Amino acid sequence: MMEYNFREIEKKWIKFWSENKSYRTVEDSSKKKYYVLDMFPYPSGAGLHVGHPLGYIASDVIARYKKLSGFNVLHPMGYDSFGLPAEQYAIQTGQHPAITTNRNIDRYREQLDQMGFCYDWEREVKTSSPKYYKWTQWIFKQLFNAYYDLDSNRTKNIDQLVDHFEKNGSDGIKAYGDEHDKFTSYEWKNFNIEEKEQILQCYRIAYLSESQVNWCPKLGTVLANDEISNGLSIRGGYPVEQKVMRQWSMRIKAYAERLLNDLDGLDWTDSLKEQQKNWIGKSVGAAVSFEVANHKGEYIEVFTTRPDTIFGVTFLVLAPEHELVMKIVNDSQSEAVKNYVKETSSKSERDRQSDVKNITGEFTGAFAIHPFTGNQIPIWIGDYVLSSYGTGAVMSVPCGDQRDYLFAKRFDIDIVNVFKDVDISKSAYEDKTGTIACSDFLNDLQINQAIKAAINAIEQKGIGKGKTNYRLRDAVFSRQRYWGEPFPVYFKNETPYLIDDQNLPIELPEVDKYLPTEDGEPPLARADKKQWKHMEGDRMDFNTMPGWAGSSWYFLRYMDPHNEKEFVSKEKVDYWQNVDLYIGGSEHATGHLLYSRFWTKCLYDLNFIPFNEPFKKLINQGMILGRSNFVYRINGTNCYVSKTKIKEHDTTPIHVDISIVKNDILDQQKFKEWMPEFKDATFILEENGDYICGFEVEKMSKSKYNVQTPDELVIDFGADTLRLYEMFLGPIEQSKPWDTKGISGVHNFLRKCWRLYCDADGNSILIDKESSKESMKTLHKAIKRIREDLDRFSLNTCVSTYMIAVNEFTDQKCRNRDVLEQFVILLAPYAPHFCEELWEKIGNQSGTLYQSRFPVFNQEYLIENTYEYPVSFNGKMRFKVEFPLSLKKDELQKELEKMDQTIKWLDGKEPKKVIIVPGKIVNFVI
RNA sequence: GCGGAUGUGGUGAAAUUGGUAGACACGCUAGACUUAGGAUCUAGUGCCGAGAGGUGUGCGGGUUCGAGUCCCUCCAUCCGCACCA
Repeated sequence: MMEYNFREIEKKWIKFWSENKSYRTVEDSSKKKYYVLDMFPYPSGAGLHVGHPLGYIASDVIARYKKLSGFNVLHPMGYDSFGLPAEQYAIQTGQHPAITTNRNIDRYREQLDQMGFCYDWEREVKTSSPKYYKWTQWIFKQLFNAYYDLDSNRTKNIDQLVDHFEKNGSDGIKAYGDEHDKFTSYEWKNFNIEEKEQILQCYRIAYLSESQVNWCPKLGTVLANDEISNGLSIRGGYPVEQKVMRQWSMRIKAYAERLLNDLDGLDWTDSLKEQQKNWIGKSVGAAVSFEVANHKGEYIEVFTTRPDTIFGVTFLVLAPEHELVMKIVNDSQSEAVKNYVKETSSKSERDRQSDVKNITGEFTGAFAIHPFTGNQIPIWIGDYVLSSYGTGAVMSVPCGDQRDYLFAKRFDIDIVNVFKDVDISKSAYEDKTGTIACSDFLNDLQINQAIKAAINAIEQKGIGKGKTNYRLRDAVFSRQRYWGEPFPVYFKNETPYLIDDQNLPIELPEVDKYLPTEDGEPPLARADKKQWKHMEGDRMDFNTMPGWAGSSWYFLRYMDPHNEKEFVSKEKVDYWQNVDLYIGGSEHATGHLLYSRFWTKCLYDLNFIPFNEPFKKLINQGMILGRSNFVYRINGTNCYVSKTKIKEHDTTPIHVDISIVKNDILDQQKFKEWMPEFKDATFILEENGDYICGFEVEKMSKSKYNVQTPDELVIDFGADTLRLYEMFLGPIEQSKPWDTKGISGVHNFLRKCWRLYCDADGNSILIDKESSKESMKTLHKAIKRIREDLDRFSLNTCVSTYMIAVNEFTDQKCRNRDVLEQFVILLAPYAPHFCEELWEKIGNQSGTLYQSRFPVFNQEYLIENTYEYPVSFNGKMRFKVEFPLSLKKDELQKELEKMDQTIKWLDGKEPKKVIIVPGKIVNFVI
């Protein structure tokens, strides 16, 4: 019997597509473009699991739908191939990370190929390839050579700033940057090159700065927050401390306002925009300086969003790292303060923010002078104040801020209430409505007026000014690692210089080990003159770029991946423009998505690209969770109890590999062979001899033996089934557990669909005869729903629609070519191999399916004359009755009131009201 | 802690603007068929109840003729938090 033979069919079409270069994309100005992009993967050693393709299938369905709708579709794929795991593996084995990376990429490619994606593989990019990172380095150079002009609010070439310095010195500078001493034009001209560079570093978009890192002396490396747990490195368990290091940074803060405002024009989910807004963290308030008593000329600057509560300030708190701490501490407190600072340095920022129950702090012994009352107020340090946010110091208003309130209570500091008729005996009053009291000139003002009045007074007194603050920090842009892009930079007298374009790319040098040097320099410091293909100055830059460097602009390279003269040609970027649909995980909400927006704005300002936002529409696909299986071992034995009987025993659940479990029933023989310790296992079984396993939904991971790879499913059911099934699981943006149980349902659907077209010998059974009304209705109902659902990316409901249509066609015994041929095109985005095969079988030329057009919906086939009204009493549906749709409201009511059913439910009462929505519902209110 | 998301049958879910809750599948129960299959077909399947009927979208309130959908309160789970990518 010739059933639906997916193995042969899929093999045949994958070969056909590859031989005919079916998915090659060329620029074609006669067609409208559509750019669908997946977030490219990091090729890990474990290969793809079933969670990865979820987004890829979704984007592939949309790409194919858009092709069939007449668009010229750009749908590329590549690899974000720099990363820590490959480096870690290299450290352990001594093998070059490029080797493992390429091996992993090959594996990914094999897995991707079997899924039937329509990627144009000629456009593949790999961030770790020198041909690619040459241009990452080139972009870095543009950012090094750029500054942010506050007059025009855009990125400009640094030469324009240099021009200004030559003409006017530092006078009248309108550029975003760090503070530096004033200088005249004459002085500028006499600065030597290093002095000039020091000034320019205050303005460059890519600049060197001192920033704090998690330093692990024992490992000799900097660690990411997630490599640390409780102040110890996860690898090895060594202590980690905070250390200041000279690092490359990106002046993303200059773009904060634009990054915030431009969110409005993007078709992203509100939650994603909300996350970015939060990350940017705009707050409006004032900067105020407090003089330190008995330390002439020392001021503590704080930022506050509530200047209206300035009379409620009863103490100041500095971050323990604040530069003034050791200057102002008095002798008797010195020891305690030093200890506290040391204690803090072992805590991560997250720990400091999370731990609100443990209020800690230390008095410095110093006092500040309140600028309005002249009172002396104590200066404390506390780890809830972070040096990286604002000025690293806060004015504490215990009556108006809960953290300050708790701090004051804990250390017995005065609390002054500045709110009229508000009780603060239990907690602070954080509302922004109310009236101010006990505050001299602010008395009786509403809070929002008081904020303005306070800022006014602060400015008049010359102790501060109104200010907008952003939580967003400049982004650290270097890593003390090996497996990343080298900087196109060399140093002379520790001053950075760019390397000429003609010498790019600066390739990663060979090193003997992928570890830091003995004196704590990054791995690249191990390379000598011979190992660097190009070397200048005293030394090359030993840092490498972070993971987000390559991923911040890769969507541009796909447009012109082989261009050796430019990162992308003007012509191509003008045609493809920005990404129309971007699909990827929500974990990138604030990292990758913010950084690419930032780089896009820079490149736009510098006239390299014609748009200032990279991704017009964005969908976050949810995570697919694993479904783990368990066996239950009776404690102290090697005997395992089936799930329904665990209550009778004292047991421990043990993860068991899901590959030896089918529908929660354990393969007992395979279990015994699985690991030596189970060789002599005994079982307590169900009456029918089955061993039933327990299950739990968890993240997919090797250690839980719950990883499901697409490979085995493709072998068992085929790629088309897997594609349909992953979409069928639920809404794309929701996370959901993986469960193979349901897969036979969609597989059966394809088989059932196949039987509509072919007889047992695999020959077409379609006939050219006018279709029945019912079949046309089924088809057009499906066209309407599929189009609507695809347009709103409701990809799961499409699958149900296909199933309903096939069920109805089967019931109708439909054999008509005109209906079923349309249906093949309708299904093609989801099941490409299957549909190409049927397309050919029913008499079309091989591989021409994608030259046809997506079916068009015709309302005529769906017109109905009658409607089955649900009739409700007090909102509860009681019965249904069919009426012509032409029936007017009052006629309908009259007809209904005559009916026995109505009389029964009215129960002799007169309805108070009858609601009739024609074509929808009837409701009697009794 | 801050921020975001999600809670509907035994399971995955559907219900696009407030209008028949549970479409479509999985699983399960019973039956038919027989080249004994991961096949196909038929009927049933939210819960309680023999039935009439009652009840039901995480909990508790509210708005409405009518709430899974809107508003308020609470609870639970998951994700992110700046060197994982």
